[in-house]
Amino acid sequence: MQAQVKEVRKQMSSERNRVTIMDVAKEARVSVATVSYVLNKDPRQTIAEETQARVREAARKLGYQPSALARSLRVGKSNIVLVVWPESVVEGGISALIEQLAQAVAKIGFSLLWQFGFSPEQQHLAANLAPTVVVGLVDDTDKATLASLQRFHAPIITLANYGFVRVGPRAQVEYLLKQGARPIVYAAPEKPQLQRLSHARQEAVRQACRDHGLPEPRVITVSLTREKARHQLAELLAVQAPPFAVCAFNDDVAFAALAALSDLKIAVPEAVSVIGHDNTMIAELCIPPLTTIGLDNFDLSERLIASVLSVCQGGPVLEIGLLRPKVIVRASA
Amino acid sequence: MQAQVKEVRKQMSSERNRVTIMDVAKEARVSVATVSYVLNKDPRQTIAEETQARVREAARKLGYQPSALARSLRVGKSNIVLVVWPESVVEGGISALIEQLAQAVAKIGFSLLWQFGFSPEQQHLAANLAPTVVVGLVDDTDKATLASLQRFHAPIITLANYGFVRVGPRAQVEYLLKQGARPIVYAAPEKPQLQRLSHARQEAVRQACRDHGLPEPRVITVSLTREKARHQLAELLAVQAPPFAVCAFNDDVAFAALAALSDLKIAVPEAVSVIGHDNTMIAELCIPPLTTIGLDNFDLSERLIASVLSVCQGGPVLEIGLLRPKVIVRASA
DNA sequence: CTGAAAGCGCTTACAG
DNA sequence: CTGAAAGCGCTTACAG
Repeated sequence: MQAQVKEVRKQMSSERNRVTIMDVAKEARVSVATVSYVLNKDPRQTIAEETQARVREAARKLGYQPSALARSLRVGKSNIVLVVWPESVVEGGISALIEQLAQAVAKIGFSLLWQFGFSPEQQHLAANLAPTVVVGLVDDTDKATLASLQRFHAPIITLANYGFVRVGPRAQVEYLLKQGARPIVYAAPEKPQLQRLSHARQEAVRQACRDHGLPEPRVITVSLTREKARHQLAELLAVQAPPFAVCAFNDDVAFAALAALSDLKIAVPEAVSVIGHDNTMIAELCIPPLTTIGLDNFDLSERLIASVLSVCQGGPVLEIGLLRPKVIVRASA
Repeated sequence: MQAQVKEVRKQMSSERNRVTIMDVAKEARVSVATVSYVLNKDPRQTIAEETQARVREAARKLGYQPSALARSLRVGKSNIVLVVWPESVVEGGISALIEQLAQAVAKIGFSLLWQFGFSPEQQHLAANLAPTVVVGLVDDTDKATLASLQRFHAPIITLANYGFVRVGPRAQVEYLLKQGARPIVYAAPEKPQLQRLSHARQEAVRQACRDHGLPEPRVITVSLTREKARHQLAELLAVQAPPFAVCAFNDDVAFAALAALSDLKIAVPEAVSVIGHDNTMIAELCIPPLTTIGLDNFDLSERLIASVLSVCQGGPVLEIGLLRPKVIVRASA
């Protein structure tokens, strides 16, 4: 009777007819345990070749797909790699990382869960999926997020302690200095989500200036819109006579500055030099080509991925190592 | 004895001390059912105010976080929105969509799972997480993926049937035609992952040319590297004398073409006109500013999100509606 | 070599 | 108004 009701319900909601391990067991005329053993290739069991074949055939025939949910619940963790990206804005170097990480993780049978943004309410959602490892794309300066990450019941890989924010801006300043001691202007982005990171880089620029006996850098915001950027640069030029150097938050901001300076007929780098950060595709293609900082993103991705794979396979969290900034010299500075 | 072993194991692996609903029940001195009822605000139950307070206090005190895994297993589906992005390359318009979707979905307590790439082996992984809805960022031309998507036991939202690939290229050709009947060259990207989409757009360009009685368009590949792009454009110029028009796969490719033409001292748009596709930030900032196609990406995101929210809350899949391409006229064509 | 059974942490009809 | 119990689909010690 009970069973009958259930049968009826099954037929009503068409999606309910999921093939379970029990169906396979019944079809292959073995126990569910045996099915689990052969499908998972449990090395501690020795199952007759003939039985194995029968199980596999049944699974294939029924189109059996094990439930990741049930498996994870039983085992205590899921085959999920959770990536937390609090800035919640996909820009610059992150794009390449996304692609590479996705491929690597899929190869070992794990799923990639991205958490963009990290408000308190969002934090526990993904955490409750019991990820095997969480990758926090977070640097030293975001203490709050770093602290939250500690609450996950999983190994954590972060970008802290590798000089992620500090090392690039310093390289910008030192290159600029080497080219001649112009006043330095830090160009910040407009996007609200980037402000925290920008402030950290700005602080690093300020510190580098101080270390080299340079005056306090002026700070402006440069929008990624041509007209706005032009106004912003024009305002700057009203209070800061060339020659000076623009030290940009990233290549996008530098690109906007370049466009504005072109509109204002200011010669780059003769009157104003511009240096970017990230060495994205834009840097090479803009006019004039942009001098910028490459953070060895490829290396970073590789090491990050190596660490993720290590943890997924039961190993330790690997050290990323200090990031080595490289100045990519082109025409703009 | 059994229990003792378990206790020991608990202490050994520090992560094991997860607070469960049973702990909360014990602390609040009620049954687990009651805990579930008050924490989920089950409207069919009327629990004494005083009991509720006790339960909530216990949950707070113990830092209880319900297991999404167990909940999903029991209920039959998880609070996961799965986004399948087979091209596996984050470019152009997708970035904004990522951010907006993430915020909207988090707001209703769901998690966003991204699946970049969609090889057969990758397909079932995420599917087994029993997502509530799967968003396939897939257009009409990718029949294979579209078919695979049907196998998910969940409502599916795709980009098929909205003219996603067809409508943009046609607008490019028609604008170019309006500016004067120059020969048209289709500029394809180099990235392997973009080839399928590029072929679809190329085909749409060809079809549009045919419909308007224009000759078959020539096709070249343009790399996102300055030197390569220069060589590629130089080769083109050897066989195709200006004036002609470059109809680019997207703004990135157009940007590279612009850089190459600048190096080759070819006047844009006098000798060669260039039109992009996507209206990304680059278009407005390059030199000369790029004429391009805006696909109303914001609208698209909004409608996609509305549809996702609808399904998550038990409603139907919403129609996205035909995409309206807009020509954003700037200086390059 | 194979199977019966416990249990992962929840939700929800059902009984009281 | 509250609780005991079944069951979601697995894995894995344990017994045979």
